Amino acid sequence: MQRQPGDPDTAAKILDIAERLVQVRGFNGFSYADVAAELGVTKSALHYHFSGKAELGDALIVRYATRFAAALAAIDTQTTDAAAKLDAYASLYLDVVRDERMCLCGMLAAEYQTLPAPMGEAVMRFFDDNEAWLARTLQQGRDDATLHFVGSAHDTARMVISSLEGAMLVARPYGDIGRFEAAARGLLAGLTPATAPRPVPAA
Amino acid sequence: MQRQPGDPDTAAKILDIAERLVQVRGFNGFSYADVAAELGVTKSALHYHFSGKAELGDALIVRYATRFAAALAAIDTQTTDAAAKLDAYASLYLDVVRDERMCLCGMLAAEYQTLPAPMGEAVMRFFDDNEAWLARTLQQGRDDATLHFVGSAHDTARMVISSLEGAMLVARPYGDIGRFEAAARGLLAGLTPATAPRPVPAA
DNA sequence: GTCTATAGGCAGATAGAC
DNA sequence: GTCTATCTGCCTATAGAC
Repeated sequence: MQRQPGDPDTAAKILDIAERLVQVRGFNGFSYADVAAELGVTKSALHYHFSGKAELGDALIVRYATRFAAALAAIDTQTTDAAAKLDAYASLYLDVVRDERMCLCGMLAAEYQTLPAPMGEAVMRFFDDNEAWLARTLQQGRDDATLHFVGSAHDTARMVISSLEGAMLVARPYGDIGRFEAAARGLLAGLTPATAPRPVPAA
Repeated sequence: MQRQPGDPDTAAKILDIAERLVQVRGFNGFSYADVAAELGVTKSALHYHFSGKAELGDALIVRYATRFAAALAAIDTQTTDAAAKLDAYASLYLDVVRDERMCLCGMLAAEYQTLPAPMGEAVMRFFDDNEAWLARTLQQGRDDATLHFVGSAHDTARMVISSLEGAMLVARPYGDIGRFEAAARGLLAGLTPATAPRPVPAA
């Protein structure tokens, strides 16, 4: 599974390595030298595939967002129940946590002020796309009474995204998947009335 | 308000500048040169006050955590209602967002894998302290029926912390305080039954 | 496609004068 | 306490051979 000289998929391998490095160490926490050493090539070879770190960063976000969008489309294909869709959504995040990574765009959001402008804009588009999918799913669940939430579907979608991102962020230092799982469970429980009955205030 | 030569509070001014730089750009996104330039001294002067970047980082977290602990103690002094305490807690975060910063320890959590070990441990202590205070407050609120939540007070405390941290994280690229406020409102609404009545499932 | 070699800059850090 | 001067190392990036 090591790279062969002249490998036509070197670009993909570079992206694989760089993606993990950014998710673990941040965009400001890795270098071309790190990627080159791991791939077993020189830094110059990287410049052939990606002219600079900014372009590599762009490509990373594009590929990540595309893969994520495909996963959301797959959820829509395989699931009809809104609550089950939300579960599947959360488990996409769980997969990242299991890999001891942070969400690529969550990490980049922290570094936002130091990113090249195109990368920053791509990060926002990632969140916007997630928000749109979640808002549709939440609205569907409210329409058929399988989900319950106060306020707009879009605001609730934003809350879901930021809560999951925050749960990843804070769980990282502890290296504790359970911390993320508990937060995700609590979040989803708050959206599914049947699993979390709640007393009506006396008033 | 500029620094005078021989200023006895140079160390504090260094911490002020470095704190903001870390909150905005990250620990890996600023340098001694940045701090020195802003303060109007050379890098060498910084090394006199903090022997290295790791020690400066330690001092930053200690001061931040101390200040935060004092703010929590002040809330306990000024407020008795648990829901009001949670509001005050959230508004500590809001102050940070208003300043266009990320929580210091939230930012460092993202960079955790690249931090010197003592800094990483101090970041966890910060979250542990927050969790302990929140868990006490949540338990108090449940005991006197002013708050409602499912599961343990500690798990709920963790959810509050990670949701607020995540809301800051995701709001940053958009430069939109309203995004954070909406998320915080939604979070607190989920803990205060009176302000967010919810139908009991038919079952 | 990948290499060697190298440029130019900035990083964190130290020695020693004042 | 702060300076000048300097060190070493790593960073991103480029030129040009193979």
